[in-house]
Amino acid sequence: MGVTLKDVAEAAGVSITAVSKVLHGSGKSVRIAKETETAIREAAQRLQYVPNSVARSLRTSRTRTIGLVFENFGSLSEGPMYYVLMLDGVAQELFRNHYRLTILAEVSHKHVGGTLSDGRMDGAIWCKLPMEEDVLAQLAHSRIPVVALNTEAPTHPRLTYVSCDNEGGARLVVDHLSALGHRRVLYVMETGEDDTPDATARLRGFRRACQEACLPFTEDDIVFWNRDASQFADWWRSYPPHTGVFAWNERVAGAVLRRAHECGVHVPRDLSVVGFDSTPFCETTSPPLTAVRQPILEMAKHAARILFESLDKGPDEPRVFTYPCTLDVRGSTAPAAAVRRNRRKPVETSNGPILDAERGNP
Amino acid sequence: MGVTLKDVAEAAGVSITAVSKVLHGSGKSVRIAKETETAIREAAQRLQYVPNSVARSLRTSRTRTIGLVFENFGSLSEGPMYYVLMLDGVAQELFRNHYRLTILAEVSHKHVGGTLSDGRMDGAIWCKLPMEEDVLAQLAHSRIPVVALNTEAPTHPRLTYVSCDNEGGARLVVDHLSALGHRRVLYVMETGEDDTPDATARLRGFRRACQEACLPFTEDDIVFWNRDASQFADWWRSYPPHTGVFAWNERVAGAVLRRAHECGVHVPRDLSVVGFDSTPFCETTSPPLTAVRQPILEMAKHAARILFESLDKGPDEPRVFTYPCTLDVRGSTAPAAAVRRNRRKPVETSNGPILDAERGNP
DNA sequence: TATGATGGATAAAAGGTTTTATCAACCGTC
DNA sequence: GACGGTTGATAAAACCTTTTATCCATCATA
Repeated sequence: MGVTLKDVAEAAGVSITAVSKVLHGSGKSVRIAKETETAIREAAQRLQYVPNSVARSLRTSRTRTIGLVFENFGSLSEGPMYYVLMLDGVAQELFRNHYRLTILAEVSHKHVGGTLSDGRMDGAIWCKLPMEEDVLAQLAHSRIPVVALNTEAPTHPRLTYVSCDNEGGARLVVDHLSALGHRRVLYVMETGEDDTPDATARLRGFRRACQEACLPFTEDDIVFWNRDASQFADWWRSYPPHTGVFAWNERVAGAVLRRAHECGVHVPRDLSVVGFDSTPFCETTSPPLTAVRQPILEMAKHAARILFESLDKGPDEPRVFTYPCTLDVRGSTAPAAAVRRNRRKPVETSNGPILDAERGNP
Repeated sequence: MGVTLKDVAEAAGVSITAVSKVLHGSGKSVRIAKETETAIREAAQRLQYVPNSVARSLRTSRTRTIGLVFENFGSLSEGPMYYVLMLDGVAQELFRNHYRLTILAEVSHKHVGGTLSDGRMDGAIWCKLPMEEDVLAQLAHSRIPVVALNTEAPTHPRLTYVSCDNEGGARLVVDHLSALGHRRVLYVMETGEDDTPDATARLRGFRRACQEACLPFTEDDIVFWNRDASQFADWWRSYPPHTGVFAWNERVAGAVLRRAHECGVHVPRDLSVVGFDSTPFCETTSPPLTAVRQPILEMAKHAARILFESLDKGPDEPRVFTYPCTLDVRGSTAPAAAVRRNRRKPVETSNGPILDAERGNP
């Protein structure tokens, strides 16, 4: 169907080799006269020749394509925003270097090796690497280089990791809140995520920092967020006087803000809220959300660059890059005032000045 | 480097043909005995054979890959959320059918034909198709099927479109607001987007619906959103008494909400706000945003399905699918009350009950 | 004993490109 | 006149798979 080198060669009255040389360079022992070259170019132009990159890839075993592996892409638009940011960062860097991006989702753990080594990609970036031992082994011996993005690094396998210092990030939160005078902080976790390496690192950091700052923190201060609207009200009514909340991710933090608002609990006057993952989303809440920033865009780009290097100069020693987190202080945190202690008021009906949003009646 | 059919064939002591037949079926005149088959399977297993899909694609000229073209992917994480939703919908449908997805960004308009026809993809979905005549011509004669997603359809070119009824969507907004008693509505546009077919369709719908509902609407009621914090305050101070705002997209709507909040303007008591594109984002604002919903996830999936059909049964007649919009009424709209007329109060310092979020002091 | 069907397997072409090795011709030099 | 260097160009292999055409037995039927 398509126009091939052969067609162009015939049209120009030369060999395939000549056309290949003129149009795509390389081939050191092949020399072409100026006139022949222009004739070839003219013919290619006239026939609208488009090189078949599949054939080229077969020959060169290079596709100039990088695969991005998402453990659960299914919910890209519903998940926390940093999934989008990772994709964004990786894509930006790839495109800048004229690489193509293909997305792999729900890669079977049994056939990881196969999927990655079928020749379609030159390398892969794996977001949120799973922990299964055999998967890691497959990856470590994969025929293409693989970089783990945004996964706390296990120590043993021979892979390169780009992640952030989750433990340090959690510490920032404690430091910030305790500097503002908060003593009791609720840690809001998400079901199903609590055994990922990232989550455990954050919780670990939080625990230790509390200990060092002499803040009381027990198992009871960890709650699991369900999507139930009443949860916040229940908690607010029945819990000891926490004045701070640390939400393990941005989406949960947003939910806390909204529920607080609906219950007439004023943030940050009555309650300070901090989230993990300072994303554009945090700018859109009201009040804007104080949150731990992992430089995710930078990390994603870095992961891509590591791959480029591996592909250019052969595989490097596996390394672990850990980016420090910072804290973006916004409007959702404020000093703990003594006045907050007398906060046991009815919460069933919002007595705040803002209407219950769901009802929307004046 | 990799293990090939040839290696397996040698290991099993049979021909390449036999291995190919056993491992990948097809080839009608090839028959294999049970014992031979098991021997082959065993050898393949032992050698960890992974079929080279590039070679296969070259032979079959099928890649089982669909390209998704984004005009400006550069800002995926900053742009309105429906870009993510489109990606999500397309991806879901592709993966469900075991297609691969590759993302193309900033495709050169000069070489559209080439990029799409280099054999890497079986088909493409183009989000926000540009209007240039020559680009459309190239696409219409492309060697692979192309579907335009979320682009108001020009009438002439021979392409298949999946889009929504932008004009009708805008009408819904007018109907809703006028039913609530609003008379003056501000249309908030975004610079640089105002000459896209979608934008003009929305504005057209809005204009006509106002006319039919006998609402006054002039050119002065169209403002362009800049990212300046003072814009809302300026507008609120100097404009005639609008009681409604229609923001051309979700992100702008969110910004309006925030600015209103900061200026102590209460939504929906003082002002009703409606956005275009009802996305998960609209659930997270406070109050939650009333917005026009285009069934974007459904549309994206449909676009993918159209491609599948083209690929299976040969090209179809080009068609135009237009999805109706609906209105998701949330908390940001409320009846226009007479009390609002006396609203000329100072706005420089927020006198609302909520603290200025940026300062965050109690 | 032909004839024909069937089961089991293979050779070889095709798909489009890259790249090495080879070749022909020409010019200049010793 | 033999040799060497340079320019211009090509043939052909290799990359790995799919698929058709072909082949050889074997066995049943007429």
